[in-house]
Amino acid sequence: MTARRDEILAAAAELFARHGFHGVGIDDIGAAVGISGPALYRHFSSKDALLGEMLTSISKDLLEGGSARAAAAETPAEALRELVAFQTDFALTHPALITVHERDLGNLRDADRHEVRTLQRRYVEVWVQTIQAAYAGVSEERARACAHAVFGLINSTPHNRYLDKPELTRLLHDLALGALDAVAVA
Amino acid sequence: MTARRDEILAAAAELFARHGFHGVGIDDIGAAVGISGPALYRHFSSKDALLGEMLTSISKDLLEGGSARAAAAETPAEALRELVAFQTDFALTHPALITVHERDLGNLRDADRHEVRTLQRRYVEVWVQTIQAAYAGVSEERARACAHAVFGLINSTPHNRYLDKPELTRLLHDLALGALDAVAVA
DNA sequence: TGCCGGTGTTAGCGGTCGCTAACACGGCAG
DNA sequence: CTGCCGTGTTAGCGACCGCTAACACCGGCA
Repeated sequence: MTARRDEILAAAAELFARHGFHGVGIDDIGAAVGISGPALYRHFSSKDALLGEMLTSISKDLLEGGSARAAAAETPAEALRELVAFQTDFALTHPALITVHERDLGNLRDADRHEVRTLQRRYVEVWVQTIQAAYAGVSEERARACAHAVFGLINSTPHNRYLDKPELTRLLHDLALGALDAVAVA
Repeated sequence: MTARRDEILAAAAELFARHGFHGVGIDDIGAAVGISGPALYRHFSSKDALLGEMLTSISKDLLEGGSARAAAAETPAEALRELVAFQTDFALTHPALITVHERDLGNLRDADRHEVRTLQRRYVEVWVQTIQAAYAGVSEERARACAHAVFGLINSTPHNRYLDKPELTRLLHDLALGALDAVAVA
């Protein structure tokens, strides 16, 4: 049953986001889905493998979704708006995954970390190329730094619970595009 | 000797930033400063106390520094630029502390966490009031959301190692102020 | 000189953690 | 009906971790 796996992954993401990978025990994860401790090993080969699957799957989703949205746009400016909208929507929909994604990357096994890093790099590359296409004359390094800064801005969502979802979506959208516009001018 | 304490705090910050609080052992921290394991207890009463001191001290530094810089400015717009510059400089100077600050807050003892949260709230309040003074008509909730988003933008520094320090400082400055300007217009 | 406080060492305790072993039980196929 | 596979249980092992105990060394001071 794949539903159980997904349920476990979701529960584990919440716990990892709150206490960190090493701060959560096998028994905690089991209890969160109503089973107890070692039953998890019927679905995942190890705790490390669970984290690995969580992070590779979210990295794939980001890369695929971002690539698709950017490719479907008709102008570079529109592509950039689409990327911002996509990242914002993703961060608002999966705040726990976003948190774990940037926090516990260092706790992955070497093979998993390498794969996640590669996927991340490719996702950033989509942003870099879109930024350079939208704003002529921006160096690759600058575009990359801008991309990381905008990720930070949008991924602040988990700490941002003062506005409701549509308002926050709109606000992050405006902030992100405003930041990028300001740099293009300079 | 207080120099040893500071040395330990700095080494522990680097380790916590890389592996998370629970991913670092007492022996690891000791080894990083050339002593071994339990000698730490000559300087700190517990591992929890070490983290507590680390996070309360950084929270105090942020609050005091930010308040001073904002108060010394002559106009709200200048105060906001000062806050952005201060946060940028802090994040670039102490990337490990920034990382631990937002990642391991949940691993503090209740009393420490309460104190850190209070200091953080007051620091955010400085930003909120400055934003509202600089841009008339922005609601408190919106200003707070903007502040958190700008923190995320600036604190992306640890993932941002493609530009040298002065360039990155300038870039983050422009991005942050551009983001805020865009929201004021809307 | 002799003591003493500050700082370091190693040995080891109690608890926790990831994981395995051994077993139980229900649903479905032959 | 029987046997098996998927999924759950509890008991417990071995390793690790935070921390304490007991002891050692050194520098300054009566």
